[in-house]
Amino acid sequence: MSDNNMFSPVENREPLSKVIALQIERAILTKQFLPGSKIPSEFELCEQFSVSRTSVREAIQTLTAQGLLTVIKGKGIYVNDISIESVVDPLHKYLTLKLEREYVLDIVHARQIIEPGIAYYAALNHTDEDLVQLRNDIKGLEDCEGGYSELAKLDTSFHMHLAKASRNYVMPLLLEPIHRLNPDFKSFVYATVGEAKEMAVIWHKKIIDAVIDRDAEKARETMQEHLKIAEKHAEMMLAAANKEKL
Amino acid sequence: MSDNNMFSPVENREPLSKVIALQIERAILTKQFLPGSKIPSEFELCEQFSVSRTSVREAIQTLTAQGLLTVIKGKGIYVNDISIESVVDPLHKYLTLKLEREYVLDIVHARQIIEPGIAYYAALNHTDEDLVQLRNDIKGLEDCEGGYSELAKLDTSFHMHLAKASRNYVMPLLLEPIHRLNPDFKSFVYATVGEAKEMAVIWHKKIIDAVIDRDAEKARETMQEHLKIAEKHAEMMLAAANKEKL
DNA sequence: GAACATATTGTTGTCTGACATAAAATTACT
DNA sequence: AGTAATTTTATGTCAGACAACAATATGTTC
Repeated sequence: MSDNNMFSPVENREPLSKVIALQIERAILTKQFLPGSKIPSEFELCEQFSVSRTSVREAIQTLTAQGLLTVIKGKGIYVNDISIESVVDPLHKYLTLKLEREYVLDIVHARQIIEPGIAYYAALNHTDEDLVQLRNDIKGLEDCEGGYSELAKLDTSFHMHLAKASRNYVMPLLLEPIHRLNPDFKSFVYATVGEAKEMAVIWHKKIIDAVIDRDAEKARETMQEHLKIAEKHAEMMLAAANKEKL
Repeated sequence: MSDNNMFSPVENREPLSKVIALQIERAILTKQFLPGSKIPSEFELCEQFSVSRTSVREAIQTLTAQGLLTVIKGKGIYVNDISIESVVDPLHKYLTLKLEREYVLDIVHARQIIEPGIAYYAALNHTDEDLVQLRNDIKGLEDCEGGYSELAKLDTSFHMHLAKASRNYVMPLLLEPIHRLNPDFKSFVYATVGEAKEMAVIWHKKIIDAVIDRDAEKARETMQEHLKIAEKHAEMMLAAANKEKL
């Protein structure tokens, strides 16, 4: 590849829009543009970068897709306070695209691997505020008069709050896509398994008791048993669904 | 909201580019467009959607930013085989922006939550083939003459294979972003902590022994201890890195 | 002077047409 | 047949225009 030319070939220039997107991203990541604030309008950016509006707009489009910006028609372009959506969404997309066959049981099994550990550390690291939220979730589940999807949502909420209580900043990001992978699946469980709600309340209470006692081992074991039952419920649901098909 | 108008007001229309992007995304997620394949050119998409090239291009831009498409000038638009990068990138961005401090320790803590569970189920569900791979990884680490990054890679390989051995199809997908998040971090550990390699070999062996015995509890506990040490090493590495800065 | 309706301005969304540039396909020439 | 030149196809960028929305300024009425 080495040659004796005096001049090296002009580097394969990146598209302008990419270059611009990168510069704006830098400005955001280095906090020259603060979350919530408005950044210069498209026209001003055109002038600053000396490019056409097309290129600026495509750059903005890119950053919007990455969750860094929000564009409001007629108002302007604003820097987002980066949300967990920007992480959860890609992971969710990744999982749906990567998982081929029926994955209902895989999800339960994944939870069996992850969530006992979460319960363990939630018992050790939780705050009073966490307890308030967890108690709220249980009470909501207990009092819930709504439909099955409502029940499913409250159930999920408990597990997500527990992940938050573990005081690990990465776990909620991993757990949410997993719970989000089945918007309907849990509802079906509640619909087909009569005892599901009562069991959920009972076990969630057992878990929170262990957490309150800061008994990490017990919290883990309880969660493990809880998810063993969840697995059984999932199997019952699948069996019922199959029977219905025939 | 009910009114007696004959016509309901035109719904607050989403930007065309968003609508188009969503439709193409659907087509990809439902595998009407397969990874690696070429999708219709901008002009053809214009016709199919009956919109201008501008709108199509902005939609493409969005999907490219999300990692679903790759555009090659003069050739066309191709569907990506969605890569782990599209997950790691947002995760990395989120953590750097959200957590003020180093997130190295958060990663280790997340592993402490996840990986003991993986070891537990790997002990129960592994096959002979898994054992071959795991032994290979350990041997590779032991014999490794290469640099620190080589060591780090072999170390990671062991943990990924263990996740695979758990026979859960979701776990490797979740674990990979975490391990991928620090291509350099582990290398630094090996570089700054002298005993790191020997310790890794010793503990990996302990873990695989428990796995071979199908002693799930022991496998979990061993992994827990292993990651406690990993945490210590990470702290040492951070301390060394800070000292160097001063 | 205050309240409301109207006009103006600034901003993003979309369209059209044009040319530049890269890659692939075709044609022409040896 | 093999290679070089040309044409075609496709993306990248530009410019100008108008529509749609939001905020501001202006004017009118009481």
